[in-house]
Amino acid sequence: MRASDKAYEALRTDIVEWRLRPGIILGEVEQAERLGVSRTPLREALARLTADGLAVAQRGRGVVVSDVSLEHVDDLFALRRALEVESARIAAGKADPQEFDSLRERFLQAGRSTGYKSREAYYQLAGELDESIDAAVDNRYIEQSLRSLRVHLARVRRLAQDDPGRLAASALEHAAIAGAIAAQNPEVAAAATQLHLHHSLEHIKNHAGPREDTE
Amino acid sequence: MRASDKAYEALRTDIVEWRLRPGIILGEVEQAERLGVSRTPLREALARLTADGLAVAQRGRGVVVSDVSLEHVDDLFALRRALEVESARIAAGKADPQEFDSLRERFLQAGRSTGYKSREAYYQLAGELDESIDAAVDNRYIEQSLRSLRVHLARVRRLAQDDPGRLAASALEHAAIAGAIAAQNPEVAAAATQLHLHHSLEHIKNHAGPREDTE
DNA sequence: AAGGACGTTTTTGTATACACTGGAGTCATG
DNA sequence: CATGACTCCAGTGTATACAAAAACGTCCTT
Repeated sequence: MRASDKAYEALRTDIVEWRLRPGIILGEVEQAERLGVSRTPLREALARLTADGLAVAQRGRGVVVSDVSLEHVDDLFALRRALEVESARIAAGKADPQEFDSLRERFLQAGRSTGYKSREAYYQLAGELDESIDAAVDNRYIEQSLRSLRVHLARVRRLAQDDPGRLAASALEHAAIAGAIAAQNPEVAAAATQLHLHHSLEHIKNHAGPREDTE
Repeated sequence: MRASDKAYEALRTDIVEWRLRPGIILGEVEQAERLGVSRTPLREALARLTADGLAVAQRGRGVVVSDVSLEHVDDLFALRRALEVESARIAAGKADPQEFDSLRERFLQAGRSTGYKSREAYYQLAGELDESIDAAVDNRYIEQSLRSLRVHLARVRRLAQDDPGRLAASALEHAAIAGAIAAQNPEVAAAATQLHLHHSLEHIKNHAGPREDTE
């Protein structure tokens, strides 16, 4: 793996997982030494982070980790609504019914087996639905915007703790989306997606606490 | 201005204006010498182009200008529909009526004064509407996605020659969008945007010819 | 003659040295 | 005591040298 890729992955993970907090100055020499690479590949990594919006370049002062807070969650979800509602609509017109019916079944099952350590498995299942929708939409431009969006979303998600109850409800909402796509009903798929996003946003805003300072 | 910025701007302009055609290999030493910068800032420029989607990194062969053709126009407009329809909806709920009423008047006037050299002026006016909508939406995430989208759009636009008739019709559609936002009617604004995008896409697909090879 | 392997050459990837800009601290002066 | 300018320094921005990897051509073998 190239050193620049390694530096990029490391920095992006550190930012998404809040080890590098918003406002932190990413000094070139400092980070290069920390990650064991030279300044050249590190600069490339910083450029990619800036392009992602995870960092912003300050003239002369280097780049700092971009700030993100609850005020931005509304904005983030506005973009998510635009992209995912349209994606669901398009997917409903082109997707393979069997694939999404299978996903629907798995979401229903995930909704029943609440609690335990099913959280990781649920996130993976949700990721699979995203991938299936992406594949059905088959649009490189939408996919690129969605990929950028999901990075920011992962960072924001850490602001809210999700409880088992929310996970079960979310599973049912996801099952509705998958079901509507399997039924090839664009408007229902769009509505189900919008509903899911609304509930998801409400949950984040109601269950958000200031992040604990211990890692 | 930094050398890396200079290289980025130059390369991006060359790609958007089809001086660097899809498939062209952007060799580092070659482009560095052509633009009068060293390889280091040029590599940063190439990284940004890749992040924009204007170029793709090919293993071992360096980066090549990404291809774009009529098959991609549908995809591009799908993303445009998702972003701009939602933007119009949001803007209609928050915008200053006077500002958009003024824009509406100017579009109506531009629609009457057809022909001549009004093409440049019209493009600038359309750009002003975009900026006003961006400012009203006030959403950094949507804005970033839109900015990326518009770069690709500018490249595709060169595929179709727009005639005065289309410009006049487009002006009326833009006036309708501005008017709906000024009236603070989200659904009408969304519908007007969707209609405009539909007509715009139809025009491109009907009036597209293979690009002439002379520059 | 065709296919594979090896060597050459070109190009990318990385490191480091140097220049230049922006900032902070301090000293002098009003 | 406050404010301004000057100096020093930290850190970015750029260039170049070096190393590694990959693609292409050639030669040998079957």
